[in-house]
Amino acid sequence: MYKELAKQYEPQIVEDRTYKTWIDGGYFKAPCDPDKKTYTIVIPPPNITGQLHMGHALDNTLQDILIRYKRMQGFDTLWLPGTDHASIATEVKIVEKMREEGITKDDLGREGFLVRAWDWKKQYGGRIVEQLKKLGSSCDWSRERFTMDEGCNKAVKEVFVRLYEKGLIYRGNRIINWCPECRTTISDAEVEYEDQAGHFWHLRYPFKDGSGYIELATTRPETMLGDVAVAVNPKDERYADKVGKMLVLPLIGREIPVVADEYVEMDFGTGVVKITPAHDPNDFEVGARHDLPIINCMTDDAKITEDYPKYAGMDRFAARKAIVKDLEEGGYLIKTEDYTHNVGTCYRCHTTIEPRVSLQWFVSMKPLAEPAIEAVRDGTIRFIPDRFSKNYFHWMENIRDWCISRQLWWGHRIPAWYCADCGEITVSKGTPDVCCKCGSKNIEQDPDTLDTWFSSALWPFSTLGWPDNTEDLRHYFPTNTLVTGYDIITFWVSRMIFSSIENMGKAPFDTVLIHGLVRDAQGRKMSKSLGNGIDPLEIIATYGADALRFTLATGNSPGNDMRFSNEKVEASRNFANKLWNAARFVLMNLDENEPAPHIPANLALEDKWILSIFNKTVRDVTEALDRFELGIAVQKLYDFIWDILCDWYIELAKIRLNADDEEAKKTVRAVLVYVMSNTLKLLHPFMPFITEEIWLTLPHEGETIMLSDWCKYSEDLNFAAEEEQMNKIMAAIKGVRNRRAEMNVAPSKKAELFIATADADTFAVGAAFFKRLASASDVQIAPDFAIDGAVSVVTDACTIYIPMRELVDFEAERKRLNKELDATEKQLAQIDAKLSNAGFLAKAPEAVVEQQKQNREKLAEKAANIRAELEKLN
RNA sequence: GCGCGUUUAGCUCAGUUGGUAGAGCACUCGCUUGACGUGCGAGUGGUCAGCGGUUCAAGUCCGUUAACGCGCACCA
Repeated sequence: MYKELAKQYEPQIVEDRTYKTWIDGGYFKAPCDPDKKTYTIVIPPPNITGQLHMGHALDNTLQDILIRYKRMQGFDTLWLPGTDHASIATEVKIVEKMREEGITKDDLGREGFLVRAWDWKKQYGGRIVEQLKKLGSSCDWSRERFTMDEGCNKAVKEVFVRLYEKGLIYRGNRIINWCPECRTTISDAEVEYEDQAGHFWHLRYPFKDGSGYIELATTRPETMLGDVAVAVNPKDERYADKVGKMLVLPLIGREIPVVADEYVEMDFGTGVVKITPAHDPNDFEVGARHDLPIINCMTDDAKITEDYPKYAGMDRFAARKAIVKDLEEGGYLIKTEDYTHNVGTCYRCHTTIEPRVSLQWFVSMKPLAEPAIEAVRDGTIRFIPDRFSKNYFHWMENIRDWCISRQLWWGHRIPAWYCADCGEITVSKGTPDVCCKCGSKNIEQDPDTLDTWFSSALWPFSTLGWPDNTEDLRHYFPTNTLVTGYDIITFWVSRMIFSSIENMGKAPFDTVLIHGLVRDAQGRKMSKSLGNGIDPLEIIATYGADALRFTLATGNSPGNDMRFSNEKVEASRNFANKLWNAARFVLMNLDENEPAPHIPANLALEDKWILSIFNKTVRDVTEALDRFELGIAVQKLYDFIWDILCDWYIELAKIRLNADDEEAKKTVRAVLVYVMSNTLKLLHPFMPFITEEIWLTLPHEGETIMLSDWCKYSEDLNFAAEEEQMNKIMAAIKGVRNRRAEMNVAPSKKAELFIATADADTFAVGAAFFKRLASASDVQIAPDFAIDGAVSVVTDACTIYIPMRELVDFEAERKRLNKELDATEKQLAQIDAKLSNAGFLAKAPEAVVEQQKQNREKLAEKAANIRAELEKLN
């Protein structure tokens, strides 16, 4: 006896249990079978500090859909999971927690801090992994990795040493982006620019010789402490005679020259720029060109240094106020304008970045970027949608060297040792005992760590075992699809591409599937500060993981943002419930020894019809998935399940199920089982839990739907004639329902139907359908009827009379028919215009012309039928 | 400044290589229909942002304008 299902689907009691059976069954584990074609995805590793948010939910839903689809198609499928150590984010969190306990990093020291950090990782690092499981993610957890595990560390050191030896990693004194809050460098990619209201202070710098002054303007007066020159454009005649003269820096008294440099725009401000090489990237370059000194006036937490006693220890913004006040009092301030300018901020803490000159490690990007650009240009790697390749090119073609050293403790420590005796740098994979040049034992490792993204950049191969030549690496690399949001193309995707080409000689993946942001119902970005974030785990608890996944997949087109609302999840939940109840219907009709899914003999018209449509759905869904149009795929399934299967086929199936013909019952049960169980397969990647639950309850072969075979399109199931026949019947049924609804006739009030048609065979087969679906008490079919006082329904295939004398308003009938005739003739005229257009006949594809001709036939039939009917009414 | 995206029903969005505009939600009317009221049936609602072009044919391709949004680069 088949299991009685609850009236409503309850995800809460199904999901955890089902996930456990998948884990216990080892179904997620990639077999590493050398004879099979592989399909590999590496997860964008979430930060260990993170909690699952909607962005993760979307990203991982898309990956799981692809992975489950490919797994069912028979690929040796690996979805490799893991987490990112997220150096800044994690260190900031740990330091915050320490602050609450009144401890500083210095109190603990490096070793002590790292012990704490690893403890923290142990405690919280697994949290997001557990949350991914709630979503149904079919990752191979046996291969789970961490960007700072031993293997990743080995890969990081290997790459660092290789690039250093090739001269592609170097150490240099350059101007970098400094975050005074995080007290570390950050890369160009990590700077976020935002418009800020500020001021434009016009200052006068007097000439040393007393010959007046030069006027300039600045948005950052506090940096004047580090001014070493004033620059004008060499073509600027206004200042031609001033170039080379000396100025006296106000408040400080330092003597600085006027230099000429192309960098200065003549028509901006006064055409004069003060030059502060230590605190501005452009000034740094000007300074280098003119051999100017670099005077740093700030500490690493952006306070004025001891060199300027009056301002020493003041924060840069306090110093700004004080200096402006002093300039004003000294008569150096000409005027102050309001001014909005773009200020660089730290992407983590949004503190204003302080450009700063310091000794850091860099990756030389130009040589690495070139082949990485080429890989996308020649199609080795494809972005979906394609437009993101433009962003990628733009970024890569204008790339500057990548600052990779961070003044943090949580991360991969830079494998470089400095010799206190000879100053040589020893870069080594192992831990060296002596200086590589002089042999001195007096060496010390660089205290800095590497940018988090340095290790993430190696993720597609470090996770497979590189630099060791492992079986996994040989088998699963290169990976196939990378799924991620457009916001980290520059941070991560581009760096994986060049790292992989450089170290593996191959692109890391062939396709980058880009998705957008999940926004709130009003279209705002979900953020902590707005408090408008929706917790995916709460959605899962309320509506189920399948409903969440379905919502995220539905209407999601690559690269576009989407809005999330509870209404949408409710619609998805309702869909799950609809499916559940369709399954209940199938199950309650099954025989005790129901055979496994198969296509029975003696198919009825409606059986062939649904098999034909199902077959097309298989094709459409498969093609959509292959094109990464997951939103379209899921829409096709929704329509098939709700409209075709539930609204029509199940209703039609009831006719035979409620009758006494045992053979017919057997057939319809088999079709139901076949269509239901195969539809579940198509839906499984999107809604894994409910499909498994139902599939296992139905007759099935195999232990899990996860490992069942994906459906294939079959020409044998293409029943075009039956589809056409069903279309005629369905149009007639809809017409009758429509008429009855217009007349407010209750479904319980049955009426006899007289179907006048030249196609008696078709309607004879469908006669029972009208009883079931169009409230017919009986159906008569003949070429023509002369019914007195009936309502009529006209289609292109028939005219149906509903004898409802008491309800008929002949005047209204005439009006309605005339209206319908007008509409039909209008359509007819449109088609005729086309068909009489020589250009159309000559140039349109034959199939299109044929289609139009067929449509014309149908419309003409319908018009004729309406005219005949009007004739009768007169 | 350069580049990109969006603009389709009241709302949120789909719309495959051009071939008679779709869904969900909302709304209106009707329904204890032996799977499901998280449901069933029927319906209202659209000069596909504007203009121009290519084409036999444009929501779809090209150009242009506008509004909104995003990215990159910035003039101190």
